[in-house]
Amino acid sequence: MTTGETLTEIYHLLFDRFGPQYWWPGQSQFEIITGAVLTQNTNWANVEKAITNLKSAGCLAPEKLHNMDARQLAELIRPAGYYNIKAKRLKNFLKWFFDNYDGLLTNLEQLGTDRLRTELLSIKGIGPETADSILLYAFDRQIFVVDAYTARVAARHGLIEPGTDYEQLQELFGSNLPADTKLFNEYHALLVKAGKDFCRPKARCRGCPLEKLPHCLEPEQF
DNA sequence: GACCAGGCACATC
DNA sequence: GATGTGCATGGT
Repeated sequence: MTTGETLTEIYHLLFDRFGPQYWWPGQSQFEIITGAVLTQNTNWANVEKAITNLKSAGCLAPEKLHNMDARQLAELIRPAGYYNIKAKRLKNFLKWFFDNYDGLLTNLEQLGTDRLRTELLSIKGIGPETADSILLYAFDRQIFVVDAYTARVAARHGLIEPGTDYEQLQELFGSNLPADTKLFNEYHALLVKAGKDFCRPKARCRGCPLEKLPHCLEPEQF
């Protein structure tokens, strides 16, 4: 089996079990961007509470957050955890957004994917996963999003060595799968779902749809 | 009460 | 260049 065939097999096993995940769970581009920062190392349920707070306060809009006091923003996003640092990170994004692009998403849409990615990564608080989530889910760009679950699943199935870095992992999926934004969208969401339900740290994978695949290694190694 | 969650920047060796 | 640490709430 080629790597591409294995990755495709994994996708189908996950999709057949879990079905479409309908990501990103946000109603607007800006909500997706905000959620991408808030969900850093954080359970999505907590992020939803923070987003609900922002909506209730009528603040889930670029100009509102840009003009808001950082302390006040921190208070609203408190349920998402790391609220001081995340308030700062959102402010960093907004400063870049307004200084360079007038706070208009249509201006970001004009940028090429590589350029947009590079610029997002230059913002303090936006790392590879956050940038790529924004690119794929807010801007519909053909970028495979890698996260801790992706690494864990890939490692347990012998697709990578433990310690493989973000770029290599992204290359693995990005260059061995059909170039299809919709597939990338669903695949990442399915990996998160499988990770949450089965492929947990120090846990066995009993009942996992990938259980029958070869090379499913002992979880304590990862 | 321990462990985990859809990371990232920064310090230190 | 690798490894360790702070950031913090809320569910299991």
